[in-house]
Amino acid sequence: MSTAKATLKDVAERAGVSSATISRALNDPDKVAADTRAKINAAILELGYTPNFGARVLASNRTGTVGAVIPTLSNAIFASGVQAFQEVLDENGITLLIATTDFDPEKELYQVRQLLAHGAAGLLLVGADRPWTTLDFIEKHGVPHVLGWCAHADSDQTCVGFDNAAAAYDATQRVLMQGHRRIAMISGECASNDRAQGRLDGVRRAISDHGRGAALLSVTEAKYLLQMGAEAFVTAYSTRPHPTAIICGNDVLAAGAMIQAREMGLDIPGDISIVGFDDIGLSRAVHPGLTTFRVPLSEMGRQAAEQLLA
Amino acid sequence: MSTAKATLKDVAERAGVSSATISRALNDPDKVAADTRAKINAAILELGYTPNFGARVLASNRTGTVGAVIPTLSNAIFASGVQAFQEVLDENGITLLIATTDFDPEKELYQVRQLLAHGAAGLLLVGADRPWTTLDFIEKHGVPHVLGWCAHADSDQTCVGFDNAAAAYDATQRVLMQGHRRIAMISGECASNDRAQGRLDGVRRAISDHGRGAALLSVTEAKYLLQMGAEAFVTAYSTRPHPTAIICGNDVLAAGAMIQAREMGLDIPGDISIVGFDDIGLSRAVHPGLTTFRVPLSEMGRQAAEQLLA
DNA sequence: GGGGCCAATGTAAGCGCTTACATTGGCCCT
DNA sequence: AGGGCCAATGTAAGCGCTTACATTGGCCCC
Repeated sequence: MSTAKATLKDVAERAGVSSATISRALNDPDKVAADTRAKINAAILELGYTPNFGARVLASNRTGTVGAVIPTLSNAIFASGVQAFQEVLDENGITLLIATTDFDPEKELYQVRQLLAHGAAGLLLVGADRPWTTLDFIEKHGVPHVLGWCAHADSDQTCVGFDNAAAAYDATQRVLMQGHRRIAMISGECASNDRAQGRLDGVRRAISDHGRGAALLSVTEAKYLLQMGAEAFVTAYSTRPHPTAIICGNDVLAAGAMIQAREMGLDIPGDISIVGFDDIGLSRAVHPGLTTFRVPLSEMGRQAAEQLLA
Repeated sequence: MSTAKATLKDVAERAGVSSATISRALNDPDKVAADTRAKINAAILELGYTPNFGARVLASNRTGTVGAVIPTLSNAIFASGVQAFQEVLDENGITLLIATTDFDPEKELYQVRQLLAHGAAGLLLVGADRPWTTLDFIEKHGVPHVLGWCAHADSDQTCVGFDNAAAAYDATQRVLMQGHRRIAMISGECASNDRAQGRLDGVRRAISDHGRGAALLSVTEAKYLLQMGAEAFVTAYSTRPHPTAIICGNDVLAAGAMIQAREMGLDIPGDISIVGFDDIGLSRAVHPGLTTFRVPLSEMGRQAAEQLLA
């Protein structure tokens, strides 16, 4: 191990060519004769040379990174999407920067700044619901971006994902078709979360479209935590007469609700049906009473990356 | 929006000071008089100036990024740890680069290269089991690294996590104490996965230490997929006499096994007990027959980041 | 055989920032 | 009043790479 890190110039001397040729051999091998390339590779190996990232970025104005700003990785609905996203980027030699917001719009702007300051050449954001300042900032930087986990037709922005409202509408129709009329919903927090809002809207609309005595008895908002799902269940179930079905805005709330239902000695789905969204892909393992709606996350991450690469 | 991006020099002219002062105002505000700072901030705002990442890295030789190379984000055991890791980095103004390996050691080396080439000033890796070439490469670069999701005392490397073998040992003891004697294990794939190997070892040791007729009837390795867990269950259960308890190396396998057990009309835990590790934190939602052992992931991610910052 | 062409390589000018070192001028002390 | 000191700012030398442009020389063709 030499004292100082080897530079392009060192390699150039060692290989007996100019630094430009080395650079070309690295970035566009076809432009260099095969035997020169061999000499260069040998020299690189002997010197343990690694190109200097900063210099490369400065000179070429390309970082080869894109960023993703998501609420949290602890939630599989985001983690799985990001995973697929990363895979596609990787296939294209691009590296992923990640930052999380914990659902805070202000923090999102902060993280967007961070990532752009770190040279992200593109951005993946979650949902379409954010202060205009954030998008303004991104556009001022001329950085392409795609919005994942959502589907908006009414905007010129690139969205990938699915329509939460439509999915919830369908889910609710199925519940109604099973004969349920007294329905309650445990929703994720809708403020700054257009996915949760969309699902709630879908449920509402399906029930009012159906008519015939169908009623949404209550809507309880809860944070994305098992414990909160359990607490929300108590509230949601407490109306008289009881609901016969409880639709949960996401998997975690559904799981929490189920735990609580059992704790209260209720039979699922005898006394109460619990419906969730299969955000995390493990719902099949949960008590079979749970009806869920699967969500195409990898597909989405994949598409997001492809959009961004274009 | 001007045609070309503003540079330090532009800001300097606008504010009527030298570029060095601007740089100082940005990186070390205390070194600049308050009123100059005000002028500078105004100029920056008017020009919409953002420092050039490459130039900054080149000149200062600091990127402000660290990297994490993990098998996959789709698995909550990794995603949650990375989440905590990212949070701590973020508090310290550091940005996270992520790359995934899909459990392939060669791909890990490739990703390590990628991240170092992208200026990662530190690395988080998973487990202690890898070709020496990878570590050699990292050390040659003088980049600090920590190994997460493991606990090795027999090495000079920084490890954070917990002792899988010990946890599995304890878990198995509990199973034995419940009276089970005929035990089977569904393990994750042990090749290049010291976590799975550790858990298997722990189970083995606990059973042989116990004696008194306790036996490990079979060990079935399976990929980290629900479906594989289900298939493995068929094999694991097929011995005569049947096992009374099946210990699963992770949550997903346990969930798959449970699905299959129900499919086969078996009662849990009447006919068969299924034991898992609570990698993903949702196990409580699964049928209460599942015994699990919780794993401190955030704690681990947190520690990993703190180690790396030091 | 000479001119033209093209592939391979060299030359050198930046890219925009950080920072060691130099300079300035105000203030305090004797 | 002169000297010394220090905070605030300026000067300018790189950091290591990419790339437009210049140069070279071999080969082919008429």
